[in-house]
Amino acid sequence: MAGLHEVAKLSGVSKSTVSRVINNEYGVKASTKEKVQKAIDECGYVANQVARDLKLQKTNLIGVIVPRMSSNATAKGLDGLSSVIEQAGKHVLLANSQQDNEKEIEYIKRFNQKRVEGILLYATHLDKALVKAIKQSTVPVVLIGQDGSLFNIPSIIHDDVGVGFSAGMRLVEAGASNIGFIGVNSQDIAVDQCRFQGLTQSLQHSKQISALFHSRGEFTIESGYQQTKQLLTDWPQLDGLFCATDRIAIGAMKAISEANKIPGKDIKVLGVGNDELGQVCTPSLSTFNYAFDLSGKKSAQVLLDLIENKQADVSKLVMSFENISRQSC
Amino acid sequence: MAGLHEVAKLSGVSKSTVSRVINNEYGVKASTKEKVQKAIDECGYVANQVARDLKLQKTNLIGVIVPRMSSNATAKGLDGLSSVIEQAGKHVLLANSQQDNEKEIEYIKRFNQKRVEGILLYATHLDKALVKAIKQSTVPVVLIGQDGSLFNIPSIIHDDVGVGFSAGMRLVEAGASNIGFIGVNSQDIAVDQCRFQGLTQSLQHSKQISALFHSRGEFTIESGYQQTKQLLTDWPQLDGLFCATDRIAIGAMKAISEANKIPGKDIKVLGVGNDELGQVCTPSLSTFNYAFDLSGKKSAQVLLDLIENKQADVSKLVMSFENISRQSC
DNA sequence: CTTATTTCTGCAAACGTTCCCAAAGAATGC
DNA sequence: GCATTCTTTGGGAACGTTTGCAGAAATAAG
Repeated sequence: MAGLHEVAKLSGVSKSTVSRVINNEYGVKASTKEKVQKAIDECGYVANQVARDLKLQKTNLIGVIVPRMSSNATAKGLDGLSSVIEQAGKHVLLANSQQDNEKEIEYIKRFNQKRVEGILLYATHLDKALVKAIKQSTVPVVLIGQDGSLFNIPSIIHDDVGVGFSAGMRLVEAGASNIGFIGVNSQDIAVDQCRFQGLTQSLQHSKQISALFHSRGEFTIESGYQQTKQLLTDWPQLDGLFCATDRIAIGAMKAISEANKIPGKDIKVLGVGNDELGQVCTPSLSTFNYAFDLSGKKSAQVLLDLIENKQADVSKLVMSFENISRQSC
Repeated sequence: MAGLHEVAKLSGVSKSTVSRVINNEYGVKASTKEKVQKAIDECGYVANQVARDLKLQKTNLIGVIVPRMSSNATAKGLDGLSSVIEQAGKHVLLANSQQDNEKEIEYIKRFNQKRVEGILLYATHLDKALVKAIKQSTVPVVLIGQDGSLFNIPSIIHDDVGVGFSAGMRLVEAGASNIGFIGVNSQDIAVDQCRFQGLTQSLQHSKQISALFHSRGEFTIESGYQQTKQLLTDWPQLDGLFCATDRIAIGAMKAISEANKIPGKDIKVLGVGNDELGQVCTPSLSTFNYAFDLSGKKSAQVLLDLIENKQADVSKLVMSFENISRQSC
C-alpha cells in the first residue's frame, strides 16, 4: 500500500511536505500543494492511522464491553453512547462478553493493549476479579448498571432500590397484599438484589404484607412464565407480583392467564424497563421507564470528561425512573 | 507509560530479549525469562498494540457500520457477527451511521485509514455515492440487507422477493382479495421494493386481486398505525394487509381494531421479521422469520474468508425465511 | 545588487514494537 | 584444549507517520 514516501517521490517533494498538505497545515505553497494533491489521487494514497496513532500517542478509541447486544437495555444504551462518542470524533471498539466473567476481564486487558482512551463497561455483576481488573486498567473505566462506587469506580446506575420501593407502594395501593418477586441471577446486584431490597423496605414500611416470595430466573419471557407457574402453585393467595424485568413480567402474565386469573385484576403485575413489548401485550404492562439511551449518553460523557480531566468530578450518577401506568397494575 | 525499553533497562537485558519473553518465543534462558517477567510486573508494563499493529501491518480489526443499534435486525445481527469475529481473534470497530448516507461514506473512509481488515455494512439503501465509496475501499466490504451483487459487491440478503410472494399466497389462501401493502422509504430496495414486487408477482399469478394499495411509512409502530388509518378510510374494502415489518404490522392491527374490525378475521395481517413483539400482542402476529443472527454470522464468515483468500467464493448469499403462522392470518 | 525578512521545504529523530543478523556463551566431541 | 555445534543474547533497521530545526528560496527593503 502506497505510503507517504511514494507520494513524495511521485510529486518530487519530501515526506514532510506531503504530510503538511495532508494535514493542510499553514505554510505550503499553493503550487506544490496542488502537485502533491495530484500525486495523492493518482496513487490512491490513504493515510495510515495506525502510524499516526503511534506517533501522536492517541487513538481516539473508546472500548465498550456489553454482556449481549440484543436486549432493550444494551441496544438503547449503545445507541446513546455511540452518538456522543462519535460526536466527540472518537470511535467505539466493541466487545461482547456474552455474560462470561472471564471474557470481560480479558477484554479490559486487550483494550488496554489497544490503547483505548477509556472503557465503558455494562456490568451484570461485580466480583473481586473484575474489580481488580478494573483497578489495574491504565485508562479510566466507567461502570454502567452496577454500583462500583464503593470501590471508587465511577458508576452510572439506575435507581434500582427506588424502583423496588416504588413498586411496593404501587402494588399495595392497587390493593395487593400477598406480593411476590421474581428476580434474576443473584450475582446481579442491581437487577436482583437492589430491586428486591427496595421492595422489601417498602412493604415493611406499609406493614400490610404477610409474606414475600423470592424466585429467580433468567432474563427471558419463557423463564418468567415458568417461574410464575411454579409460584402460583406454591402460593395460591398471590395477588401482586413485581418482576425484575419487563420480559419476565410478560411471561408471568401469560402464566397467570393460563391459571384462569386475570393479570391486573386478580393479580397486579409490575415490570421494569419500559420495553416496547409491554405496550403491545394484553393486558398492557405497568412498569417503570428507565432511560437507557440517556444513561448510555451520560456514561459516555462522564468517561470523556474523565479522559480529558484525569479527575472524576462525578463518582456515581444515579438515573431517575418514571412510573408507567397501564393495565396490569 | 512504561515501554519495552524501560523493562529492558530494569532487567538489564536488551529490548529484543524482552520482546522475546513477552511473545514467549523459543530460545530464551529460563533464568532471564524470570528476571524479565519480574521487571514486567514491577513496572506494570502493558504491550502497545498500536506499535505492534504498525510493525506487523495487521490490526485484527473489523469495521461494522449499522444504521442504528436498537432494532431487532441490527441488534441480533450484531450479536451473531460479533461472536464469529471474536472467535477469530479479531475486534469489532463499530460505527452508527444513524441512517445518514453521508456518514456511511465517511465511516468507510475512516475505517480504511484505521486499517481495518474488512468492513461489514448494514445498508438501508445503495446509491451511486455509496457504491463508489465501497469500490474505493482498499479492504473488502460485505453488504448486509441490500443486494449489491450487480455492482460486484458481496452481499448477504434475505429473500425479500420470496417473502413478498409468499405473503401474497398466504393472504389469498386465508381468503383475502383486496390486499394492501405498507412499505417504508423507497430508497430501501430490499425492504420496500423487493417485498412489494414479490407481493405483486404473487397476486398477478393467482389472478384474484383487483387492487393493490401501496403506502409508505417509517419503521415504527406509530407510523404503521397512522398509515393504516389512512388506508382504511381510503379503501374500505381492504381485507388483507402485508406490512414490510412487524412493527408496522402491529401498528396496523391497532388501527384496524380501532376501526371496529378484527385483525385476523375481517382483515388478515402479515408482517415480516418475527420480532418478539409479534408473539405477545393480541391477536398475535403471523409473520416470517428472518434469521438475523445467522445472517450476521454468515456475513462475518464471508468477510473473514474474503480477507483470508483475497478472492470471493461467494458473491451473493440469500438467506431463506420461515413462515410463522399465528392469529393475524 | 545587497541585505534583511519572510515564506517555504527537507532532514532526521522519534513513537514502540518485531525480527534479521551477527556475535557471544555454553555445551559437545575428539 | 581446541574446533565445532547449539543456544542465547544484543544491535539496529524497519513499519508510516509527525515535527523541531535548519537551510533554501522567494520576497521586500534599502
